[in-house]
Amino acid sequence: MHYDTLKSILKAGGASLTQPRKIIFDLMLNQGPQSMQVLVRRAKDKVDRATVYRTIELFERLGIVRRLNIGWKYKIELTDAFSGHHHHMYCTNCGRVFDLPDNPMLETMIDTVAAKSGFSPRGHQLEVYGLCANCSKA
Amino acid sequence: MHYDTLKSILKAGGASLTQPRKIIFDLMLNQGPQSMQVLVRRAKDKVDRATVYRTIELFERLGIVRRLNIGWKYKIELTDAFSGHHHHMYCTNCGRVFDLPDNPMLETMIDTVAAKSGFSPRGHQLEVYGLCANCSKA
DNA sequence: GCTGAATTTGCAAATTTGTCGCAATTTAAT
DNA sequence: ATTAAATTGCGACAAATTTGCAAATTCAGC
Ligand SMILES: [Mn+2]
Ligand SMILES: [Mn+2]
Ligand SMILES: [Zn+2]
Ligand SMILES: [Zn+2]
Repeated sequence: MHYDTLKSILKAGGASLTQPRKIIFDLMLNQGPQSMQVLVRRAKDKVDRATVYRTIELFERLGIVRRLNIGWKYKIELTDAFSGHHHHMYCTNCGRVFDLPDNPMLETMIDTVAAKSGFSPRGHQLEVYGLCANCSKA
Repeated sequence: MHYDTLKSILKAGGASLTQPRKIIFDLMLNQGPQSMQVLVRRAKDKVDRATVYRTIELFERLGIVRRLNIGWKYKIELTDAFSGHHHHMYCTNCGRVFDLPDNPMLETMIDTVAAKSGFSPRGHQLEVYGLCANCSKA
């Protein structure tokens, strides 16, 4: 189970795998990007609002979760440690979010371009906007 | 002046170029990414808070403004129509945001990868995280 | 330039979102 | 089991965002 990975990341960050953290993690596993509002609402009655925020803040700091700039409010999903590295395609027509399969060529080029400006890239995030295959037809 | 472009975009969207909208636009021209909080604060005494939000919402819908997923809260800046197409590098150490010069090779590759999944790309957004040249040395 | 319909704004109130301190609980190590 | 440290839930709070609506602005047609 992913709890092992989760636990080791937490431990490495000097934090422990607690019940609320397990619950929040479960609420993200096998879910696409979701907004904080939704997450907080889904955690209601199980985990306190403040704890959800504190947990996501911790998760983000430890790289367990990442924020996406999709839709009007930001959304979150688990990082590459729990789902392979990928980017997103957001259909501006139907609003659905699709995963863009990883492309090694693209990855290296992004790093190269960043390095060209003297930057030491650690990671990146790419979102493509447009029409999904379905909406393109109409 | 950019007001012409602005006005035509607004007109095309069935909206008009009003005083408050001019003011808010001016507050973004030649500015890097800024948070809503900052924008609202800077607009204070000139444009009402509610109007700033309504305007930015409109601006985003019409593609005059775009949101960036940088820092803990999202930031906004004018779109390519008012500043050349570019991406961003965010230094996780000093928090500064740098513009990543446009790279045609990269641009086409992004479109290609997206198209490979049957998607019709209209635009995209890329943010690189890492250490800026300065912080890399230390 | 006026006029009127439609759009947009400011204002004030309400709601939602996010934060904070702290006592009670849970966790991890002995 | 005992204990110290970390974490949680619970208000209460502060900040951010939304909403309804009357007044003001915009703009097209005269
Ligand atoms: Mn995804
Ligand atoms: Mn920029
Ligand atoms: Zn679609
Ligand atoms: Zn730096």
